[in-house]
Amino acid sequence: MKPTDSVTDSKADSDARPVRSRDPERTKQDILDVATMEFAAHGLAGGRVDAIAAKTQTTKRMIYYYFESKENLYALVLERAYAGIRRIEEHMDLDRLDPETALRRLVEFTFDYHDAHPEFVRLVAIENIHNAAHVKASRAVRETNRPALMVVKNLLSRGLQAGVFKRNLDPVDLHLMISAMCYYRVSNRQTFGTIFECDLNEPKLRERQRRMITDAVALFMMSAD
Amino acid sequence: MKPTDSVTDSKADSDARPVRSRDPERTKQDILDVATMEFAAHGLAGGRVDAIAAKTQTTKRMIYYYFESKENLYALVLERAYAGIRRIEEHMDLDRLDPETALRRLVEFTFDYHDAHPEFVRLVAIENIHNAAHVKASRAVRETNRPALMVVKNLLSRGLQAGVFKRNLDPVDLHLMISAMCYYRVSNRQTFGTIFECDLNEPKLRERQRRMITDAVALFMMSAD
Amino acid sequence: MKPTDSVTDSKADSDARPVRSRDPERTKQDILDVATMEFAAHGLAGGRVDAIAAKTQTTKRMIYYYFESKENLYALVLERAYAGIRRIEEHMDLDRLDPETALRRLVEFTFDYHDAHPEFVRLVAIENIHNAAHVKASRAVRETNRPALMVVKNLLSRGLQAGVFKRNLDPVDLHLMISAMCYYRVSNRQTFGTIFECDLNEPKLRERQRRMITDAVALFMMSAD
Amino acid sequence: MKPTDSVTDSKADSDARPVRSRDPERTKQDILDVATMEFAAHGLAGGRVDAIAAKTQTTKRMIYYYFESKENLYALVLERAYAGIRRIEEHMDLDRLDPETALRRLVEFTFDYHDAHPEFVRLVAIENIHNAAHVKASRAVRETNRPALMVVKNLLSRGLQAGVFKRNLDPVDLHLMISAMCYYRVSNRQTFGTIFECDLNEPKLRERQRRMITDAVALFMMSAD
DNA sequence: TATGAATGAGATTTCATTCAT
DNA sequence: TATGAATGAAATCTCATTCAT
Repeated sequence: MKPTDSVTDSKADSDARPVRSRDPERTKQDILDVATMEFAAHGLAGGRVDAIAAKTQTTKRMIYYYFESKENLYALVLERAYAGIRRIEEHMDLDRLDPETALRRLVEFTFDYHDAHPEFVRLVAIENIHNAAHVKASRAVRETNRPALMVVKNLLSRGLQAGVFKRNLDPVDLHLMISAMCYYRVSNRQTFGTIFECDLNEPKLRERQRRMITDAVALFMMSAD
Repeated sequence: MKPTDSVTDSKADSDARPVRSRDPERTKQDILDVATMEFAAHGLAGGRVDAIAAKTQTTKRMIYYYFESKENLYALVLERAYAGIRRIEEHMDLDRLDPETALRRLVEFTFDYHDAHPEFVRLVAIENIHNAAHVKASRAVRETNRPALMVVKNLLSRGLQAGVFKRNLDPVDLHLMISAMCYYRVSNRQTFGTIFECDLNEPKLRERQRRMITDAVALFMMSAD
Repeated sequence: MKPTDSVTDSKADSDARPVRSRDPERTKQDILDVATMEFAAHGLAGGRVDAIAAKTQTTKRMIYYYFESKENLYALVLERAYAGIRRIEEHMDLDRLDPETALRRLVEFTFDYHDAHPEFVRLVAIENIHNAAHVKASRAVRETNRPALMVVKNLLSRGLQAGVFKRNLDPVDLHLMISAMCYYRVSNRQTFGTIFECDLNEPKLRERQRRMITDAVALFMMSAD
Repeated sequence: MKPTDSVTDSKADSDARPVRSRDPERTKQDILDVATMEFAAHGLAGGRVDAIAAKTQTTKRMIYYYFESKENLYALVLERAYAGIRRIEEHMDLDRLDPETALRRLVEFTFDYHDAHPEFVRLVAIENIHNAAHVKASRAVRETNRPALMVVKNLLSRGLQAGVFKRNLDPVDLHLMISAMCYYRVSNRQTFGTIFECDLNEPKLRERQRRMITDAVALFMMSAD
């Protein structure tokens, strides 16, 4: 029932924003950026191609021109998101630190990355709703992430050899333990915060939990069964 | 685009099954059961009222008759899902156990419940994608869950008083630690399993991780800073 | 899973209000009263049987029991509305007044009745949108109203014979002139008031226009061509 | 743009006429034309988007593409209808005529416009059923119509100054008097005609009433209290 | 390479009405 | 006579995608 002054005014879906960026690569990145936020915000089914187009410097038609389908765009968004965390992970240089410090550093990095990138957490959650169909289909995602386990594996064997770590865990288990706690805080921030009436974003709480998680993991690795 | 894992998609547009159950309560429960699976499988936006009707002994019209809107149906599905875990949680009788055993029991219960109820985990994940809008709107959900924190709180103070627990944690933190690990295994089973090429459902792995999580939590509580 | 409190709650259209009035005539009148307001407020297409049921002391089923269909209910509402104005019109006793006074009285009565019964005005407007289909089909409405013209006709011939009225108008024309001005003020109150930023309901304006209309009609009848 | 009383309803569900006019402006106007007749014929609630599509060279989908919602389409139809009468009103050039002639011209124009545009009359009637909600929301409608009062106001003061008009009426009252009689004949043609068994459309009656209304207004203005 | 206009298919929701007792 | 439960049919609206240039 909006006022609508003149008769011929109409929105006509979204489309219509000339621009002509003349820089295909920039345009693609622009679309991927916007799509990342849209899908992270509303999921794959809930994300709107129209909404992405509206927030982009291009038109809806261009999205199809460059990405062919909504689902393909989503798949690329997901790939980029996974690439982000690994790119940084690679530069942690844990090898130069003693095992305990390295482990603590790894936990802290994991914590900080999830905390700083809720959109990554949401995309992973969304992908799981879709039974990881796109991860399964994307060799890129799988190959990007595999090395992460190597980091843990190397750290583990270094710590065991040095006698600092007392548990011969499967790297998968250690990785899961660390990821779980760092991920959950962000993925379930809304329901957890609402139900237990707390703001998991609050700096004090954040620090307290960062410490707790780091301590818990370190303690676990360094105590015998 | 729907994942549709192993769904026996019979007919597309539903509406065609006279039946006349004449048992409103059964009909409602039937709809809620089916809707739980549909929303858990595809999310709120991705879930189809048509699909729910098709798998129900009623018609699409009845869904609106009883539940008024897709979103309201989803909200009730969510309420029921939350009610499920708490109803069982209430009967754990941790008070009759010594603090360490009680803590271990609590972790194991949490682990088992999440493991046995992946649809609950998915619904919570979905609700977080929606920024907990329906949890925020539902006094029922909030009130159903609040007691869960009491369980943890009581256990904590009992353990501290007995000198068994060495850390004066905020109940929120302990609850988060336990939930995180039990939840993540299920919520991220698909991406985690695909990327690291393992099946988190496999009984051996399941047991190993159940043990690890229980030990980690118990150890953490029973060691001093 | 027993019926959890909040889960089973639902509105289920409207229906459901026991009552059992045990006075069919009263129930019918109740329904007609409520239906009058509903149809006057929203039109025939826009009026909701559900809404009528909700505001009545009966259920939706009773409406069909007594009136058979929405359209039939509307037709009876219309008949009653027309009966209302004529019932009063009959008791004006214009014959006992001199022609000018009688004419002024007739205009004032017409003005007051429309002013006091906007729902009647709205129902007539609605019926015209439907091309008077129900008036055409209802002998009752036609017969109820025909006498109104007689009143005007008698008044006219009396005035002419007395030499007070100078125009030998067709009664239809005089009736139309009077009705038009009294009706329009009410029928178009909303658009007219909005566009010209005035409140046709305001007592001062009301009185001024009542006077103007009465004067204009009287003047017209009492001046020669 | 004839009233189109009995519509030759062709097909029910529309959607089936590829066409591809490739002239958006023409398409929009086409839709607005057809929608004008549909809403005038059946009201906002009674008007069917399907019916509009069926009579248009486009599909139902295009209506939503250009107009976003049924209600918005209705609002634009209403705007256009109001714009129509004012566009002509502006070109009457009453200023070049002496006050009496100008007043008679104004009444005659108003009479003729309503007579020629029953769909406009019906739309205004419908809008009043909706409590002028769309007029209130549309600045365009309000601004299109405001000048109409100026025409009356200027004429009034010119007539008074010249000593031709003897009554210092509020322009609103004069405007109402004229509009009322011209509008009612058309708005209530169906009920009035049915009840009093006359055809207000018949040329003779039409002329007689046109004359009567013009005379009555002129007489009223030119006689002293 | 680029794009404004268009659209098929199907989604949710509404509403008068009837069933079964 | 009376009624709670159910429903068919059709309405409005949405959305990813393609056409035509």
